[in-house]
Formats: sequence, structure tokens, C-alpha cells
Amino acid sequence: MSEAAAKTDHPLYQRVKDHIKDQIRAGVWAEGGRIPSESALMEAFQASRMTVNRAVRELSAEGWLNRIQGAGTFVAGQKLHSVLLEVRSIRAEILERGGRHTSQVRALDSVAAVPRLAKALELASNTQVFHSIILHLENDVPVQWEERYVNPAFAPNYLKQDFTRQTPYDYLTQQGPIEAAEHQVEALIPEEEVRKALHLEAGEPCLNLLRLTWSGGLVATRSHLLHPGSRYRFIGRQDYRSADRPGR
Amino acid sequence: MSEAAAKTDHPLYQRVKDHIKDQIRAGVWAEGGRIPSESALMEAFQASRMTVNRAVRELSAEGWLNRIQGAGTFVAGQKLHSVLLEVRSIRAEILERGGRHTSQVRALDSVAAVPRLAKALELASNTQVFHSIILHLENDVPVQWEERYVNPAFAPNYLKQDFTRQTPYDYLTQQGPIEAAEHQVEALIPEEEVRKALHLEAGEPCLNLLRLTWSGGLVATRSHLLHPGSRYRFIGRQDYRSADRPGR
DNA sequence: CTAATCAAGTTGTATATACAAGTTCGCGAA
DNA sequence: TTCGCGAACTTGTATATACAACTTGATTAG
Repeated sequence: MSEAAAKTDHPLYQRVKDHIKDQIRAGVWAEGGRIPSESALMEAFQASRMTVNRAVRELSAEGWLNRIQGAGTFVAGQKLHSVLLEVRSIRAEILERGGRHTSQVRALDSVAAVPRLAKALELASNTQVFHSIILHLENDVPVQWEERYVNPAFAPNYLKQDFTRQTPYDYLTQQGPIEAAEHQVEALIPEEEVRKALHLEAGEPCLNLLRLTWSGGLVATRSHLLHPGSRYRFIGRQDYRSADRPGR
Repeated sequence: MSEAAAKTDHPLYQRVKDHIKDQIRAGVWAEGGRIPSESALMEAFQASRMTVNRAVRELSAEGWLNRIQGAGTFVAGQKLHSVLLEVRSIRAEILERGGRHTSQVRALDSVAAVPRLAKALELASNTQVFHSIILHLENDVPVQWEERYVNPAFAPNYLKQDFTRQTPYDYLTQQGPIEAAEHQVEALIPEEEVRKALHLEAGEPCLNLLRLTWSGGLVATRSHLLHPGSRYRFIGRQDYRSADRPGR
């Protein structure tokens, strides 16, 4: 009873989508293989082409299918090897779990960019760039060491800000919208200064999130976010049963 | 010249989408605010409702807008704090960059699940579970220590496989499709056995990816993937300018 | 045999129309 | 004043139709 009821109270385009996904999951329509054309699906479901087209187009956008104009619609590769991990803002994370977020400004100055940094920011070597070190605490426990280099062309007034009241991230996103970002996660043993600030034992490892951000057509900032390896994790969860798939 | 040309050779629904995104990015239509109704957009673009509807519906699916039937369409929250990081399969990654992937089977046996593991796999304590340790090498350099616990109910023949020819991941996904997965990334100092296998100096940190996978309605496997912190990174890149946005 | 051409099939986009379903707000009845 | 109802507006779904753009395979002319 619930079977038929569930079918009929879903919109038609959704039932077409579900059917196609079922066929793929069951292996009836194999990876790389061609699925029935829109006109065939129209016939099978007694639906109009617009309805079938919507179903197939949405599945294509969700990564289940690839469409080639003139040729047909094909089952996309599974891409199950790639996994998306969510990295949240430390401040949002703390506030969300009801914690109190505070921060200490450990440095806020201008430095000459070493060649490697200059290259990352797409500036000439030894150009002066802004530099800040902020220690983030959750209920007075240090959880993140944020070291950041900022392109002065992007945020000329960076050094005049009070970063105990607003995080550099929040300030920078006000200057201009993020256009692109690149992230790397690595494990490392922190330097002595960081180790002490994060209240780590000697030899305790850190999770380092390196982030490069583009805005206004230029590299806006490079940041290193160091977290105690024993007290901090990045966590992600995915559900392959639901409508969307990770890829694409 | 290219401006006008670029406009007119894009399909109409795409131009509507671009316009809406521009208004949002420029802050003209503020977060949480209501955007013009479909009929207003029809008027503005001299387009049919189906075309406008497609544009708005797609932007809603991409996370830019929230729609409430009967009430209107609203600009979604920015969610710029959350970032998606791609974690790829070690084998796919090695093959893609032209490397040679080999693996050594260091253990393949059955063990009694300690309480914590049993709980993770949703089994009774001391139930026998399959266990494997595989060392993955890229051009004979060790890059990943894979330790895995497998629910025997999911893959009864796990112990009979030759994991030098096929990775456990590939074998397990043949047994049944992944329905859900949970990941954690942490930094840690490996035990002596792992340290030696990965050719690490004493005190060198590891990136540990902990993965829990569901299939067939049960917890199929838990795996620990340990990577040398100094030789391995997870990298992700995002482009906020393009059509898709990370969040929901 | 080869190369150009064409017909058939497939997807991409766009319109006009219709009705269903949900929200909001104002007006009128109690 | 308050409650309920309904009009107006909004989004959700579905159809029929049309033409454009592209691919593929067969046919035909050289």
C-alpha cells in the first residue's frame, strides 16, 4: 500500500529520476552505457518530453549521467573514490556548539615577502605584505593558531583592525567576495612558539590547514591554521542514498 | 564587444541565472532578502515563465536561493565558512599522476572486536571480524598504511582475496554499493611498526584518515589510512565564480 | 575505395498554457 | 475586537509544440 501510495504522491519527474537511479544502482544500466532516449522514456512513463527532460537534466547536474547532444545520455563514472570533507570556520564551529570564542592578537605587522610567499601571492619578492598571528580559544582553551599573510592591494587597512572583535576572515570577506580558494591539509610538528601557545606536549603533532584565497582577481591572502592533532579533527559525512552525489 | 557577444550567445535561462548571481554578489539582493517573483523576472527579461522558473529552480538547487511555495524566493545564507576538501583514493591518485602502485599484505586475519570497534560496527563485543593491513607504495616508496576492519556479514569471503592484485576498497565496493560514509582527519604520531613501514623518522607525524562505510543497511567496514605527514597532503580547490557552490 | 552529403535520431532551449498547492493579507461577519 | 474566509499572489508541476544544434550512420557521387 505504501509502495503504490509513495509512488503516486511523488511528482512524475521525481519518479522518472528515481527509476533511472534504481536502474543504475541495480547495474541494469551499466557505467558508461547508454540509457534510453528521452522519447523512449516518454513512452515508458507516458510523460511529456519536458518532464522527462527535466528528470534527465537534473540527474546530469547531480553527476549520475553525462549527456552528449546528438549522441545520447550515458551513465557517468562512479567516482566513489573521491570524498568530500567539510572544513568549517573555527569560530562558527565554536559558536554552534555553544562555546565561547575569544582570540588573542599575537602579531600584526608588515613583513617583506620571502620568495616562496611572494610567488604564492603573485607579488614581486621582498614586497611588503601584511602579517597577522591570531590565537583562537574556545572557553579559554587554545584551539587554533592562525598565521596569515595578506596582499596589501586587497585590504589596505588590514593593520588598523581590532582582531579581538572580528576575525581576520570576517574582515577580509567584507573587503570583497571570495572568488576561489585552495586548501591543503597536512600533519606536522609545530615550532616551539606554536607548541606553547596551543598548550601541546613536546612532539605532539598538529593538523595544518593551508588556505589560499582569491578575490578581486588577485591572491588576497594565504593562511596557516594550526590545530592540536589530539584535540581537533575534520569530520565529514556523506549519504549516497539521497538525491545528490558527491562528485562533479 | 565581447561583453555584448558573450551575453547573447549564452542561452536565456543562463543569462537570467548570471544576473541573479551578480545581484547577490554585488549585495543588491541581500542575504535573506526576497528577490523578484517569477512574473517580475519574466517582465524584466521578456522571457517565458518556464525559462525563468528553470533559472531560479537551478539556482535553488545550487544553494544560492531558497524558495517557499506561495511566499517567494529568498537569497540563501552564504555559508562561506564551510569548505569542502577532496580526499581521493590513493590508488587512483597514484595512477593518475603516472606512478606505479603496488601493495604489500602485512596482515589478513580474523580478530575479536574490542568493545569500541564492535560499537562502531554495530556488532556485539568480541564478535570475530576480519582485519587487514595493507601497505601501499608509489614507485616502491611507502605512502599509505591501510588498516581495515570488515564486517563478516558484509563480505564473507574477505580473507580469501589476494589484495596485492586488487585493493580492499575495490573488492568491497564490488560486494555492494556504498550507501553512506563518515570521515575524520586527524594528526598523530604513529606506532613503531607503522613508523618503520612508512620509513618515517622518530617523531614524524602522520595524517590519519578514519573512514566508516555503510552498505546493505549495515556498517560494512572501518578503515584507518595513515599517511606520512611530510609527504602527503589532502588538497582541494573551489571556484566560487562558477555555477556551483559548495554548500546546500 | 574515398569523400561528401543527407536523413534520422538525439539533446538543448524556449514558449504558451493550465491547474495545483501554499502563503499572505485584508475585509467582513460574529 | 477577533476570528474566519477568500482574493491575490507565489511557487510547483505537467503538457504540447517548435525549432536549433549536434552526432551518427547510410547513401551517393566522384
